[in-house]
Amino acid sequence: MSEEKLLLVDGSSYLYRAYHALPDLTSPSGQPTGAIYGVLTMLQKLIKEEQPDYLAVIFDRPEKTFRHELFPEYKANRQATPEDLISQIEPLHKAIKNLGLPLIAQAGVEADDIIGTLAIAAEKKQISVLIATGDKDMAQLVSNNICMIDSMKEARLGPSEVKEKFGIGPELIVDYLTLAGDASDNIPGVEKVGPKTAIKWLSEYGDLQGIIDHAEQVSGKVGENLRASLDRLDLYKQLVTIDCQVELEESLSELVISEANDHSLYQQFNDLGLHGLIKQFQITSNEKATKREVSYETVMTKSQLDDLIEVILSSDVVAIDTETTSLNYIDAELVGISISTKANQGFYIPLTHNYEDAPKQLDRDYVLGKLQSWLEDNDSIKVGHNLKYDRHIFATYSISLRGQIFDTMVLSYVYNSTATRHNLDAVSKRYLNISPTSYEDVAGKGAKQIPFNEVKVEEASYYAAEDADISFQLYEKLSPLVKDQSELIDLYLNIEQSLIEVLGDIERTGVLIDPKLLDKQSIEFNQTLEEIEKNVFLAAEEEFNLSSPKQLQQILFEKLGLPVLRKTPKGQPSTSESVLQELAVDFPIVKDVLDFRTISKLKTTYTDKLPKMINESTGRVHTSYHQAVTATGRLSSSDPNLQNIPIRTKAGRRIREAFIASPGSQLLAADYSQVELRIMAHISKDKGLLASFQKELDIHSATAAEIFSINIDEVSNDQRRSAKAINFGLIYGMSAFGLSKQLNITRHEAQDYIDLYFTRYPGVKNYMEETKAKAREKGFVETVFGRRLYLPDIDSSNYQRRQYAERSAINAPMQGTAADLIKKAMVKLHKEIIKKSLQATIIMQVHDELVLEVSNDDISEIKELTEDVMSNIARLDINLKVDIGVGDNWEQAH
DNA sequence: TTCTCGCCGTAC
DNA sequence: GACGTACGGCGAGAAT
Repeated sequence: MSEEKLLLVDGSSYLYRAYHALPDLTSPSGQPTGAIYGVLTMLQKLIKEEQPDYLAVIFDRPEKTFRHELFPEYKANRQATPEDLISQIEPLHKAIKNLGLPLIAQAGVEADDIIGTLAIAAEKKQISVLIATGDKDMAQLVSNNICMIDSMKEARLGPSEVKEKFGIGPELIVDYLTLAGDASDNIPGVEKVGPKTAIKWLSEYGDLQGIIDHAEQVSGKVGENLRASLDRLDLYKQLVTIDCQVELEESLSELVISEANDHSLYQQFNDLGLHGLIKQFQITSNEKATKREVSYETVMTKSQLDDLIEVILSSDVVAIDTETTSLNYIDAELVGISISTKANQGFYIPLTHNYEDAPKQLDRDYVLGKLQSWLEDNDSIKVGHNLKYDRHIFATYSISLRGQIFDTMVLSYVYNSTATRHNLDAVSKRYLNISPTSYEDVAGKGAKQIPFNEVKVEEASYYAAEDADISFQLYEKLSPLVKDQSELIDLYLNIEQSLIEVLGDIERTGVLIDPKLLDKQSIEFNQTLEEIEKNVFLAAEEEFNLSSPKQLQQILFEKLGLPVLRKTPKGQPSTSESVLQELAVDFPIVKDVLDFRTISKLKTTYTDKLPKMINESTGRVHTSYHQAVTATGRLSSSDPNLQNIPIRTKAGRRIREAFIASPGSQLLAADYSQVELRIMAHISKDKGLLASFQKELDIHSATAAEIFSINIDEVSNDQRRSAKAINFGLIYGMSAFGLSKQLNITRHEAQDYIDLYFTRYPGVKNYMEETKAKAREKGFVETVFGRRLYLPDIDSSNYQRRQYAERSAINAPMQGTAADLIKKAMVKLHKEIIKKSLQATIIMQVHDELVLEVSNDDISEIKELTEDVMSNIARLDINLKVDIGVGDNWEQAH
């Protein structure tokens, strides 16, 4: 047989299957899309798995065929195709064509006959054929070179499988159908003869002709029926036989996959709201959009500025963007302002461009003065991309950016957090198919990069006006998408929009850090590191870089011959913490390596780094909180990351002693106790779990008491530890494998624990199943407050990816709800502090913890307020318990 | 010299 | 066969 392979996909069969199997997805404009999504997903999977050389996707056309002429009742029993299926056919065809897949739909010819004709033609050319269909009638085509595959059942049928499945070989399928009939096509066959009788007769008399020849010998009522049908059997046979001789417009050699039209696909999937497919098919819309007609104006004179202000004041929605000298929001100085009030239009007001022969620009303070009342106006709608940054810039000039803030970065995030990035470039490509001029294009990159104020005004003008313009267009595109989903717009308006301001204030306030203390710790760490290094080098009989996993691996496993316990994904012997822990028992040198790692991490990442992050002008550390990064709704923090400051080890906690309050103030730390487990109790409504929280029991002990069937006061440390591992594992969608690793027990024992847990907490088990089912059904899971996480991989054919998606489905609603809660609390607390004119500011958020810097005078009031706001931020089926501490430093406040 | 990737480790 | 979400330092090799 030839190496070549032809894949024939029965598109109509797939379409019906997908239509019935998949949920009623609809695009933002109301177009049903479930079947489109389903067919395309199945197609992709099939092509990926089969890698065919030739391919065709074949569809029926509604026209009558020769079979209707032969037999007026043919398919007469078929119900009318549902409207919401019909409406998906055209877009599906378009998408298939755009994917570069040959599509055949010929008037007056049924898909079956096209498939048969192509299959036989290919077989003659020694090409092996695979027919993807759910239609069992196709089995008649199967031969040594023609196989069938049913995508849903993943079963591949060759001649022997057909025999096994139907009890007869492919050559008898036609005879079989003739006798038994085909209900779906309204072909009656012999009355009272079904699969059983047909096969019995066929095995008795060899084939249809044999049966006809021996019709007289068949006894009973069925025998009578057979004899009565004899004159119609020929017709039935003609009807059920696939015609392999139809005239086709396409020749086999044309049936190759051609290049996809990414641009068009992108547009289409986008309009259909099938963002999962964009990712799935890895569609990049990086084609430069056709040159847009834009009108950008550079504002150089006072009268131009006055005109612009009139435009601004008469517009309902105004997009704004600032250009500055630095990404650091504290140090950045304003270079120019851009404005857009209409798609493809924009203005740039250059202010402080500074290079040889730079044109004279309007005075910065003059312009700011003119714009101030609008910028600070509470009612106007202001659009921008990452306005938190622009807010900082205006704050530098004592202007408070206010109003109805529609941040297109945050809108994009609320609409679909799964999309990897939400920067202007990515979002513009995704939703507008516009590739904006990049910052590098105007300012250069790497060593050659110049600050923006040295960029020529003309170049800067286009770049800057374009950013405002694109942000404006993004608002026009994204806000309807978000507003269409009431839960999403609520989420935006009630949580994220207000949070922009709160985060800005937190960042701007910054955190006071004691550099002397950290320097001292660095010196101490350094001494210890040197000592350890000396020891290890002695044992290894050579010097090497202890921080290099590669060199370490060479020394430990090659030179010293230690056993390799585990390998990294790339096949290298792992030197990870857990491996070294195990080795340390027998090899003391490994203990030194572990100590080195720990201390080295603390030194380089924290005690060395944090002092360098102190801003010179404010004397404090200003992190950046990112509102549009994580898939689940959490914030993230960087430069520096203040959300992973050590706490677990004693040495690590000392770093927190360097987080201090300014004189006359103290730090207050308030954290939600067991918030994710509480949310699990709320969502799952598990009676046992709810009761434990109701009684405010130690949750890990309570869990231990349940699974070991003992009283809570009899729980040993070890049992509590096990229960704790289970509780944490549950939140993360743990497997028995993971738990066994964690607790150092066998997988079997771990499975026993998990089973026991689910018996005691059936509601939790139920939740896990339901959330996975929901993810499969809807394609996303959501938090209590409607934040969504899309999980396209939930149906992946790849086991690992699917498992991963299932774990996310379990984890995301809990992690995400926790994130929603603390965000709401931050907004409320921030507001209350201002309203009550208290001397306190939020300075950090660490997922379930808020840290405030509070004047000594207001401590008791703030303590009470914080507790009240955080624990009462939402009414759930459990109480939200808040632990609060106060101290001179972060460590003490815990 | 700068960038990217793999590995590892910190937090919740 | 790694239990969810992040950020970031380091080494090593590639790109410049």
